[in-house]
Amino acid sequence: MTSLSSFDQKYTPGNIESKWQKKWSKDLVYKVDENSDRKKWYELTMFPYTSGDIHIGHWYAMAPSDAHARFMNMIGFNVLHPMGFDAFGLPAENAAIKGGKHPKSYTESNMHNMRRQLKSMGNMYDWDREIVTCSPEYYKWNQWLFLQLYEAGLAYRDFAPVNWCPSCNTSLANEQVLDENRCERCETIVARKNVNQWLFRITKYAEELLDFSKLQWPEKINIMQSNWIGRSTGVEFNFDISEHNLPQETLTTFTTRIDTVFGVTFIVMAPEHHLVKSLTIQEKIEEVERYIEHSSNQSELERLSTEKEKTGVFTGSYCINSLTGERVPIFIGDYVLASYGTGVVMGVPAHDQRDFEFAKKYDLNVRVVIAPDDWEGQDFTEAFVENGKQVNSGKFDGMKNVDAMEQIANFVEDEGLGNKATQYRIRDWLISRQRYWGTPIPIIHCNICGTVPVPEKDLPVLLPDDAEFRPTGESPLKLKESFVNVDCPNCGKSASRETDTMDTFVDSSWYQFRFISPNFSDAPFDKNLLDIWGPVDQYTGGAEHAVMHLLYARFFTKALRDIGILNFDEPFIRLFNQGHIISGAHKMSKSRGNVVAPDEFVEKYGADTVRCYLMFIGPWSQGGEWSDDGIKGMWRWMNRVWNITSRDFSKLDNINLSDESDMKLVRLTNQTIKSVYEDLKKFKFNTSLAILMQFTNDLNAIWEMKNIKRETWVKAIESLILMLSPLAPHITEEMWQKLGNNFSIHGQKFPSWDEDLLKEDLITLVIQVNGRVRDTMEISLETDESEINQLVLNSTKIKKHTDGKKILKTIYIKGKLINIVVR
RNA sequence: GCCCGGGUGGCGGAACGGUAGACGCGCUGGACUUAAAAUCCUGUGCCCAAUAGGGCGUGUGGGUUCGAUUCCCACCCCGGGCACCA
Repeated sequence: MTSLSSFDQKYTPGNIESKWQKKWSKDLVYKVDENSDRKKWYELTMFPYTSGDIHIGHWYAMAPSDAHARFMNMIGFNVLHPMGFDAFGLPAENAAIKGGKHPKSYTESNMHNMRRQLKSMGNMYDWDREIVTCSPEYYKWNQWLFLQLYEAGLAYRDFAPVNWCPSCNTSLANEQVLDENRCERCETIVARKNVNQWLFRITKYAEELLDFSKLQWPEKINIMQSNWIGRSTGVEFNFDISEHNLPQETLTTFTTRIDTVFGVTFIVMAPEHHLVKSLTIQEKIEEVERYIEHSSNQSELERLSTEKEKTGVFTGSYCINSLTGERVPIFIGDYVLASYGTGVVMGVPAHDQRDFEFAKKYDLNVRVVIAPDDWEGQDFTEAFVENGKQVNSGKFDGMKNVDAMEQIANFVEDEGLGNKATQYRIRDWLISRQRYWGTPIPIIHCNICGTVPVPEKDLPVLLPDDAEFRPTGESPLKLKESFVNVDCPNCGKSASRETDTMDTFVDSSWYQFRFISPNFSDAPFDKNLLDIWGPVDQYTGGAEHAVMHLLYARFFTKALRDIGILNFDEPFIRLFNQGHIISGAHKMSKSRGNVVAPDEFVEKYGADTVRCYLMFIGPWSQGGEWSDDGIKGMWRWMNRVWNITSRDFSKLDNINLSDESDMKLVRLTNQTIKSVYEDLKKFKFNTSLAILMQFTNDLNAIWEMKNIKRETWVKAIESLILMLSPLAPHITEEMWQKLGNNFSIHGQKFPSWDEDLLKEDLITLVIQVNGRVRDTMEISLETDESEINQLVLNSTKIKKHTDGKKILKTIYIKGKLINIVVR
């Protein structure tokens, strides 16, 4: 314990922070030890897109997760907490088209700046592990993994109508189309377009993706994913169309309400259904074709109008409901989607609101088959969709519809009229992008051999550097003959290369595994190391990725497991979603002019203050509002911590020692350590900091008394610094050294506490009369209840409220409170 | 419309069913200073009161309980997600 008068100087974060950052880097303080015998902890933050700037939102995502990772390290885990860049994607290419800057150099200079900014945060990243998704070393494995999926039948090509963003000039996956059919990137309204597309068969995993039992994720995300996958169980029921002499004798519908099958009065097919033409009678052809034309030409805006009328056209044909023997008219209508279920629905107007509206418009029969409790045979004014009793349903009459549901389904199966079935809303993941700045899909199209995978030895298929970027939005790869023209690896004849590139979400579906062996050149990851580190123990990031990145990464993990290249089921065991940082009650945006630039504040107050302020604003999960005034409070506290640590501790020697005060400080230190430990573990940074602030306030008061042992004081101060070190790594490193300890504080253990030293010998007993606080009293925990009763009833403050009243009962909660009920 | 969150001082926010408002911002007053800034000390939910004290208070209305910000029911408002999915 050295004398500290020598560092009684001002806190200058600028010097301190750059000094320690250099030292940490030089001494490899954050180098991950792969041979440690400590338990592993892989904590990952969603890596940033190379937009060019680390803004306050990035800080808000990364500073707290770094603090948590550091904390896990301090409590004994061997921590992997890497960082890299999501470096492919459209903005770089758009910059190329606009400004003539190549996407590669654009991205590289952005990364250069972002790396500098990230380093200024002082995070525990091991930069030797950095991964950059646009580097050939990375995307080679994207291509390799694509080929594995292709071989396993999980990647396929299809010609189908897809979401097309006219502004981005590319197709999009369903997940990437937002509310009101807007593009996830640019919010332009997407169109439908028929294109040849590559897809990943995520639907094969629909059922398994609904199983969240191995995950500790926020319920909200699980619900969002469940909704997106959209499982519904029901029956595929066949209507007889044998009278039309077509190759198939039945028309299959999907319904979740087989209990209403006796109420079918019409059938509606999607306009795109392949049987529409053959089922349309001569006289109706013109009208039907006009309708098909109309619905395909409808603008997206029209289709979106909320109260859109249900429309359709009669095909002139009928089918037979084999359960009733009835002939039922077949319509086409655009409220039926070709892509869901069988593309055909049975119309039950009495029990489905859409069918009801359709029936009213086209004057179709409404037959009640589920009766409401008080129903007396009157007509419905809207569909009745609740539960009731079966009527007009043959031998099922009188049953509760929920019971009849199962029985009719069984009956249908027994009679060979259909089968129970499960449908999912989720579609296969469309990964083709008609753009340059992404991973080339490693496929060659040969006129003779067809679709030929690029042989593994030829990977990576490199993006040509000298592509031409035209403002027309055409893919530069299409125009690049030296890229397109290639010999077929199979027959050697001239063939053409696939020019689509992959969705950048492919890159981020497995990057978490690449971090485990970022420079491994034999495979996407070193399996031995993956066995040690995988999967990610704690993932943190925004909830906006619920049905995109997070779902894709789960799919990838399961697919790679089945292919046999990894052996667990989920990529991210625990997930924490941080909230958003806002400014002036609004989301930050350049157009609003309310963007907070972290660099500015780092320069003014230092990274430690910015980190801690962000963590102090409120619960991390809820986000919070940035305040230029608020951060001043954190700056003041940081200085108070500096000052209290910088004092000359020898002033505590040879003075009037009070054992009681000393014991109080011991207790306070122990209590503080326990509380901070528990809060940090749970990401409750705001309350951790509040407790530490309270601790420094108390320490300041204690210092004034100077009646404690020097060693007790030093223990308290060192505990303070250690507890603060994951949150504010620089100032605490400086303090640690100034206190005479060895480099580095970031190799130290989190201070421990002794349960026996937590207990207060006196507690404040709250005294209530009729549930209202009237007095308090310092008592020993050992005082027995009858004695307390005496004390309480003798209190003058209490007497005021009990005199002349009858005491009905007293409730005593040990060590806390006593409540006297009077009347 | 359906499914999640969330409504607490002037503000950000704390509170295992047990003293509501910890901690911080802002503001009062004071110290230091020629002065300002910075820093330190003091007070700070609202109303009445000089103080003591009393009353009222966690979106609204009910309920359970000795006791409710916390649990239950109904409703209102805000944020997010989904929305012709048969």
